[in-house]
Amino acid sequence: MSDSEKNRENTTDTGNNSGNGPSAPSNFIRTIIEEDLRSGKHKGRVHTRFPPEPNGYLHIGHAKSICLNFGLAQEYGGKCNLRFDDTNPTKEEMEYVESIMADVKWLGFDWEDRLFFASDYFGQLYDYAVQLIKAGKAYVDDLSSDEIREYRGTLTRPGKNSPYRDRPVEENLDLFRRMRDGEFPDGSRVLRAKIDMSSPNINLRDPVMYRILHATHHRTGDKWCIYPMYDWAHGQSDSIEGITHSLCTLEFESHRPLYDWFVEELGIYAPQQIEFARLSLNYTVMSKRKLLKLVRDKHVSGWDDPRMPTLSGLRRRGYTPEAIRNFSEMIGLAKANSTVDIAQLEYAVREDLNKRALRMMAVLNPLKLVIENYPEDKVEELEAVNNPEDESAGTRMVPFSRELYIDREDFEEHPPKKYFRLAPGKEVRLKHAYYVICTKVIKDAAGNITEVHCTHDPATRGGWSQDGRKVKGTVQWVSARHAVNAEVRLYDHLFTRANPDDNKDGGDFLDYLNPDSLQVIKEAKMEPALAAAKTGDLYQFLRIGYFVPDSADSRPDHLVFNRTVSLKDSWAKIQQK
RNA sequence: AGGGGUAUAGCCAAGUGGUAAGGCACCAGGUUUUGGUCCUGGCAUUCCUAGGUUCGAGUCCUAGUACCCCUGCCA
Repeated sequence: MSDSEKNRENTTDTGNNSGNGPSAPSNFIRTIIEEDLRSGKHKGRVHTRFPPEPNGYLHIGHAKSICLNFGLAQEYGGKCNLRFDDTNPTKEEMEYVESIMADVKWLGFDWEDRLFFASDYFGQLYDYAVQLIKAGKAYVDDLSSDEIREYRGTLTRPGKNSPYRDRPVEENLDLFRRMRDGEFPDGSRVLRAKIDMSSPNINLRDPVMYRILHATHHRTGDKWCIYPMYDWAHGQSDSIEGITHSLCTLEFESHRPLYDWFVEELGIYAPQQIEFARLSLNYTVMSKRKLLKLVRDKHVSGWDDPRMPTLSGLRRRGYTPEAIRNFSEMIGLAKANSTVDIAQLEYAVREDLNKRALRMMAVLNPLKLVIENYPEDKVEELEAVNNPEDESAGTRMVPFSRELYIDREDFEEHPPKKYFRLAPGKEVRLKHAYYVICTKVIKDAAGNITEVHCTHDPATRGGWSQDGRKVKGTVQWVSARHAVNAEVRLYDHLFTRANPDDNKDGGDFLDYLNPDSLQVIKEAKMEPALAAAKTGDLYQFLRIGYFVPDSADSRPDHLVFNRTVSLKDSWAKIQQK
């Protein structure tokens, strides 16, 4: 008691020894691992695994599991395997295997030489099955799938035994071998565990271990025509790999007694399964089935559409591995079903990008600004800081001239209260350049503002005044003559509802797709330095948000930027009041 | 007439009988050549409900309630 308290304190101190950083938050799995380490349960080993099925792309929910499994192994000096649960050849593809490996690597984790496939164990699993048959613990059933369902009973009524349940061992052995040898058509027979048809836990009512599937597997080809069910393959795969802590999501909790039964009957090493709640995020969907539908029905451009919660989508959007890892630590871990606010994810990426992104000036919605007292042919190169949060990022030169673009939102002919951007007679600072006072507004026949004129104060070069006078507003600008054009893609939540799965009023998640989730700006104006932008560069467009070149569509002669996330905007908040 | 889980603030989440951590969001101020960042302060007399045990209960006991998962030859 006092011993365990002391240990807890030590752990906390260790996690917090930087002095000011947040200590690694405790969670129930760390507690279990530490207890196991203390009691010597697995001889001090910590060996986890991340076991995806290659039937889709990884999403942010998987990232939580990846960070958990690899992170815990790292933290406790253990190992983490990458293992594909490829037991269903009808749904799995090599494309998914490759994307999953790329995503795990990108997230920053390394399985070293421990890349495994459940299909590596098909032979061993077959032998295990024979072992159970010989022990009278498994049998070949000729019932159809409909009949098996009927015989299974219901949640409140026990099932009844299959008429084939008591076949002699020799017959089972013969039939099972012939199943493997391809003598029977799909669906004609299965191998079932002989447990208890009246168990209150339905997973124990003689679960199917093998089904006949004359399908080509992406790794084993046509070698097999019987394939193990997940429930039969998973626990033994963990056992074979010597996994100490097998972490999975809540829905497998009631399957655990089955996994335990298998390893017990087989007499093999028993890993310890621990279940945790999967991640849900609001304003998006996380099920692979739904993500697949969005892709197949072209509601998005693909698995890597920047609006998708997939890792490939987030990567293309400009999210960093650091941000995602930090997010996953931030949200904690528990067994209660919960939905994390997407604002928390956005916070995580802003926090990372604030430290790293180079500040640049860009104008999304250009309005011409003419400086009347600045010579027509003069060009100045003004020095600009690349990142005020990181002195080592250095500075760059930005060209300044008589005709500039500013954002239309930064000018108001009739400014509301507390507006401190440009307005007639008002003075603002052009970032890194000069103070300017608005002198004139030019409109077209329809009354639209086409141009704003101003005068600059040459004594404020660099954006400082000698006389100590203050300006409230600072706006970014781009020299018209030097500007580079670019396409900009602004993203919003993919769904209009916090919970798109909420179909209480009869809707389908597709009914809540946000029609404005993508807004394209064809001709934004940017400072010349951005012409060299390439995939992987991280930018902050001053006062707008964080942006990255689109990895698929951006070219030197046609720049395309994705908005990762906007900057926080307290002015927008004030306006709403 | 089943089994397995979970309930702590608007959203996550610590807490393991000694008097409710932390983060996000929100609110109020300060700094600022980004209405960004940063800094300071505020934000649960109460932990699903009702009883009980105890000097002391979010933690223990009893009885309820709500929600999630399980009736694929999916994972």
